[in-house]
Formats: sequence, C-alpha cells, structure tokens
Amino acid sequence: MHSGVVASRSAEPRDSRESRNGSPQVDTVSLAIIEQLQQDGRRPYAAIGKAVGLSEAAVRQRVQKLLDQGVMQIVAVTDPLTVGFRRQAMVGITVEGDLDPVAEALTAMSEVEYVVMTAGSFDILAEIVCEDDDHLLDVINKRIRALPAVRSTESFVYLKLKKQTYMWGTR
Amino acid sequence: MHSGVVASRSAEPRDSRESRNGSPQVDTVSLAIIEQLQQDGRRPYAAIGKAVGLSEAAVRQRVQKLLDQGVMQIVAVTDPLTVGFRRQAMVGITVEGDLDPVAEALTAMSEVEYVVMTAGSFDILAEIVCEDDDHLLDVINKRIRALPAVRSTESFVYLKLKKQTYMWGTR
DNA sequence: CCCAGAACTGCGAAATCCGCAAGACGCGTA
DNA sequence: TACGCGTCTTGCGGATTTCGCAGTTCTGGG
Repeated sequence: MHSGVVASRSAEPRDSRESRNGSPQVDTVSLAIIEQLQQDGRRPYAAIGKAVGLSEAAVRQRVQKLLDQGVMQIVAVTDPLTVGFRRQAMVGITVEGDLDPVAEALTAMSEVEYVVMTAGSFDILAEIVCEDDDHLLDVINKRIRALPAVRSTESFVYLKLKKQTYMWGTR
Repeated sequence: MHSGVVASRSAEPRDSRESRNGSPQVDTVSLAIIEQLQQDGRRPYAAIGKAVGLSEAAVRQRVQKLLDQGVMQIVAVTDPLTVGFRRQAMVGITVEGDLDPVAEALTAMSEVEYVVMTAGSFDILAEIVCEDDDHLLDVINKRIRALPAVRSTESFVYLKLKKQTYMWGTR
C-alpha cells in the first residue's frame, strides 16, 4: 500500500461509463479532471492529482488521452468583439433533406466557429466570425445560401457578448 | 542592446490600439500571444515569447494581465453531450423594453453558459446546459419565461455538436 | 490458472514557472 | 529641452512542474 489516498477510490467501480448515453470512455475520474481544467486550464498535474486522488503521472496520462481523443481541448477563449475586430453572427438554417452534407460544408468554412444540429424551427445553428460586414455578407449570402440543400437562413448579428463560461461540470 | 529579437518590434508603433473599435488595451503583440494560446492553452511562456519576439517574463506578465482583465481565459472545453450527461439548447428571446435586466438575469443562472445580445428577430440568444429534459423545461418555462420583460422565447434543443473551434486569430 | 494489456505509482533529470530588482522607453509637464 | 513618472522589459536564481522511464497492480480473456 502506498500513499493511502488511493484506497478510497479502489472501492468504487473503476469505469462507471455513463449509463444514459452512447459516448465513449469518460469515467468519473476523468470527469473530475476536466472540471479542474475548466476552472484553470493551466493548473499543474500534481494539484489536479491531489484533488481527484491520483498521482501526477496518472493525471498527465489521462489528460493526454482526453486531448488525443478529442474529448476536450485546452485553449484560450476570448470575445472576438472585445478583442477588437471582426463581425459575429449566429445563423439559423433550415435544410431540405439530409443535414449532414450541409453541416459538413459549414464545418469546412474557416469563418464558421460553431456548428450544431438542432430540433426546432432551425435545423442547424452556425456561429460566424468575420472581418467586417462585407465579409459577413459574403459568407452568408454567397456561400451558405448557395449550398443546394439550404432552404432558408436567418441571421442574428452579435451586438454584445454578456456571458461565456465553460463550467457545466461545477455547480 | 540585448538579444536582437527586440529590435524589429521597436520599429512598429507600440500600442496600435485597433482603429475600428472601442475596446481596451489589446495591442498586436498580445493578439499574437492569444493566437498562440488558442492553439495550445498550455504552451510554455518561453515558446510563446520566441514566437512573438518577447522575453519569457514579458509574456508571463501580459498573459496574467489579459487573464485579470477578463480579455481571455484559459480553460478546458468539451462537448457536454459527448461527455455524457445533460441536455443542451439555444433559446432565442424577445424582450419588451430594456435588454439589460433580462441579460443580467440570464447571466446569473448557472445553467446558462452563453448570453449574447443580437440584432434580428431575437433580442437575446442564450445557451443552456441542463441535467435532463425536466431540468431544461424548468429553466425555460419556469425561470426564463417568468422574467417580466420577456415577451416570448423559442427553443432549439441540441442534437449534435459538429464543430467547435477558437481559432479566429489564425487563418 | 496463466497471460497480455492497460492503468497507476514513484522517482531523477530537464524544463518551466515565479518573484524580484535593475534598466529602457514613452509621454506628459514645467 | 530637460525632468520625472509609470509602464514595459530584461536577466537571473530558487522553487515548482513537467517529462520519460521502469516496476507494480489490476482487469479480462483464453
């Protein structure tokens, strides 16, 4: 027996792959690690290990794997509007037939930061970040509306970002 | 004269507060630093310094200030749907009168991750992350629609997140 | 029961982070 | 123009963290 911190954890089921979904390999320990990194993406591995009951090396391994698998990413986020330039907008899109080709096309555009399929009066929501009004107009009217399966679009130009957090795990 | 890397920078105007906006203190060098951290939030300061032509300590200071000022945050981001639990939705809201009180109220809700004021048929867009359908229903129907100034809402339940990046600086 | 694979732990060595004090620079003022 | 002030930079050590590498434990399958 080593440090003693470990003992408590070995009691619970190691995996606990979440019951309610079809997502891959994210047990409760990794969840706890993610929560730590949601609070501070640069928190040292040792501190995280202490918080979740794991050794520094183990945390490092798991974080690396989560990164490789694309389950999470550690990045700097800003409000582009605050940083200075660029126009932003959310675009609601209704599609004729299969959503995937449209979603793929949107994903391929560098101006599109965020693409999500939804249930409701829009089939897809896409967030767009542009240089200026001309650029925004070009993307929406010339490139998105040009996609064959796109039936209609509606735009919401951003005026001010009021909140932006990533703390779903901690509350 | 010291390292020589500095010389090139001293040629350009130090501040270069962006012309087209009213945002505070983010010069081109800090912009470059943010770009680095958008690629990898854990990149060492020395590496960043080499990339933007600054000393390690200088980068450290600027990063700290950007963090303190709330201009950027370094965090782990995930797709909650992928991680397992929780229901997500975007809610479009139309408001009667001043938007600010409503925006404030939304910001105060822990289930609300993202609030933005927009121009278009919605006044505010809010992204919501919930435990399950009951929780989602509660937040939308009982808490958001209960706000006095809220005229109407429309919900878009997330089915699948297709893209999520933070690379507006680099393209 | 034994074996293979995966995960975790415990180190040193190397790299990084952090605080500090001194020097350089930009800018407003007398 | 000269002076003074605040900000930005730089260049160190020392403390901390990261990294790579075995050895050990745990799990599941044959």
